[in-house]
Amino acid sequence: MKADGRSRRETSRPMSKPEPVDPGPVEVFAALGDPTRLSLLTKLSDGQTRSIAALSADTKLTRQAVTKHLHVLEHAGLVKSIRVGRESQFGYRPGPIVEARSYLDRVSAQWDEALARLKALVER
Amino acid sequence: MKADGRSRRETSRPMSKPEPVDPGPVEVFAALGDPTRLSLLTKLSDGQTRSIAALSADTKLTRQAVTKHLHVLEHAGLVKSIRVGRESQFGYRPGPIVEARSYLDRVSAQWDEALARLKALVER
DNA sequence: TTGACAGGCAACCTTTTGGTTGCCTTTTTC
DNA sequence: GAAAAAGGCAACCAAAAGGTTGCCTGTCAA
Repeated sequence: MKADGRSRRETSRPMSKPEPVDPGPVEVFAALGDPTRLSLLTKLSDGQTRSIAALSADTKLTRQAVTKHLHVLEHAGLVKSIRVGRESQFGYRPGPIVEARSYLDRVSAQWDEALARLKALVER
Repeated sequence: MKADGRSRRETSRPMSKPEPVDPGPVEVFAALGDPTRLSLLTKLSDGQTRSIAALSADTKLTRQAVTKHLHVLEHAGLVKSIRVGRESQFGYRPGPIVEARSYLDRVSAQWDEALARLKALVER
């Protein structure tokens, strides 16, 4: 049932921006788990904003295929798009990557602790 | 082009274990991009090794479903299994997570550099 | 030695995913 | 104002993913 995620909390804030609120790590990892999308993202992470046509240029895929991938990335909050004139410019959004990284950090940390405990136990 | 990553090195070792050689970040991210698998992995990252039955216990899924997920994780190098007696024990393998993290680090780094350059340019 | 427990294997099913083609709308540009 | 460039939308398709059931093989314990 997915738990609204915007119901409680933020009671004080003046109801300002909707702010896509990047989804959990699972969706982010899923979005990264495709070669096309990963390369699109790393390309965009250079800070430059690009049109769909530009991004489709160097893949063998159709423009529509690329479009779909971009939407997946956008849904995961990894990328944002704004329509400017006749083209929509896609740009990198750092948030989810940072979160994903810290998620992995926590996993690693748990592992390291476990190792440390084991070591301590053995050396005792 | 990806650079084998296991070609040189180990020339001296007597052709011992194939050593799964964890696959690229894409496969790792794909493996993490599923709620069941992510929770299996975080569970295992406490360093304890668990049987399939034990891991299936607290999910609503079938044992076989869990088995499949474990194999996906194993293929991605995130987990290893050894058969002990009548049960196979699954354990965490830290390598790929570390790699994945450093991949995200590089993406973040590229983004940060881009930002810095932009800032420098503007403030000039 | 006979259950019961743990797991492998395979067939099968449904939904999702990744991709395509075709066509229509909106901006540019000449 | 008409052609071209950029995209959106929708239908459609094949393959992969996620899951289930059924059955067979080892292994442990009584």
